[in-house]
Amino acid sequence: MQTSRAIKKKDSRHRILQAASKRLRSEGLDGASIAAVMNDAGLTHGTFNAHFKNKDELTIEAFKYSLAQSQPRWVKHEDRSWQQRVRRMAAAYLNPTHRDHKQGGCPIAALASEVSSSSAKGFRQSYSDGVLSTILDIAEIGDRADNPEKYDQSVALLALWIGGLNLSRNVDDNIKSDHILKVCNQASARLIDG
Amino acid sequence: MQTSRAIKKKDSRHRILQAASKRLRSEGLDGASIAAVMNDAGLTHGTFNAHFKNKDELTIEAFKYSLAQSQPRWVKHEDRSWQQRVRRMAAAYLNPTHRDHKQGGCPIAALASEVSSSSAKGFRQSYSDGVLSTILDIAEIGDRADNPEKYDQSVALLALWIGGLNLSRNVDDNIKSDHILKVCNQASARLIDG
DNA sequence: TATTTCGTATGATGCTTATCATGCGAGATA
DNA sequence: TATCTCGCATGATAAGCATCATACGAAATA
Repeated sequence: MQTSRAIKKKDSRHRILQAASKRLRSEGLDGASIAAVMNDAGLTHGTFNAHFKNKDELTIEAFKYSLAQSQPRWVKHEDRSWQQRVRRMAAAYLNPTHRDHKQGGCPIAALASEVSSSSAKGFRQSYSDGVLSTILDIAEIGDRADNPEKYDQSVALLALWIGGLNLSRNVDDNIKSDHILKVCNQASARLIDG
Repeated sequence: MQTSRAIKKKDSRHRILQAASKRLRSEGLDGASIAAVMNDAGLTHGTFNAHFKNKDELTIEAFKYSLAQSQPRWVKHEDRSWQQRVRRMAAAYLNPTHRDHKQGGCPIAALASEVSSSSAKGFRQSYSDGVLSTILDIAEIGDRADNPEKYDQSVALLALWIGGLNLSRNVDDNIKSDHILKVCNQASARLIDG
């Protein structure tokens, strides 16, 4: 049985995680300050430590939360050939909408260059786990040994997608930015078809 | 004519830029604090504003500096076929040494996911310029119109390289990290040969 | 109804940050 | 040699940060 207090606390924790996962992606590891996140969640800053041990713990939880939330938007599971399926995933990922909504998008891309300099040790581990499981999800296998060729293709695809999405986000010219997405889509198709 | 004072100041500025470019790449936009950079340069923090207007200006200058410094290490200009040349560039970029020396490596990769959330407006512009000129350098052309096909191939290659390098930096397993580099190298070759 | 529990607010702490004001002392100039 | 210039050090300031101590008040419990 849940007391109304326990429900309230769970709800608060959920709002904190949601706010943190947005700020984490849109403003990066240092941008997501506790005061800002708590304010987004409709609480005051001092209450933070009642919900999370410290900021590192929040970062890890918010990353996992955002990965679980965003992956279903582009990791499709359809009854088509693997080639066709992955082509559709590339289109969903390398997309102007995804590019323009960093705060709701893929956290692997959003934090790609910040992880290695993070002081939060547990976060590096969580990110690494997220990358490896995402590769397996793209390949639709449980382990590399199940299909090394697909695994390797999936690695290259994820690299291309993350790089392409970030490049398109950082180019100050809409036409050129759109073009980057288009070209990376085509390159994905070429990698898939071999 | 240069007075010894002017020489001293230029030398100090140079040391500040060098220290800043290293910290910028290894610790990111927020990690490169003025106090730390000035200390690396052998100066005290208060003198900073005598050399740069503010931190944004330093960030922009340090980015340009690091791009000019690191590009020659992997943008090769050789008397071979474009395919062979680019294959060698991929090998120089997607490389364990490059992966393990972020502070001296490519700043485009090192800051890939931080640019879009940067508050320094001029920095976004400099980064964007750096990306576009790097694409042209890879293609060995002066403008996309000179060879649209090579330009597009270069876009995809740069995306793959940046994504692959960052993935390999963030995976907590040396064997898997090395494997990512190898696979992206092979994917580069496939993109080049068409 | 009386007492305890606990989710949250308020406010304080100490640390780090960027920026700026002042003064010194070695080099430049006359 | 006497004066001036200016690169740098010292130190202050205010803002932002994570973390923690205390207190309130509503829900839970007896």
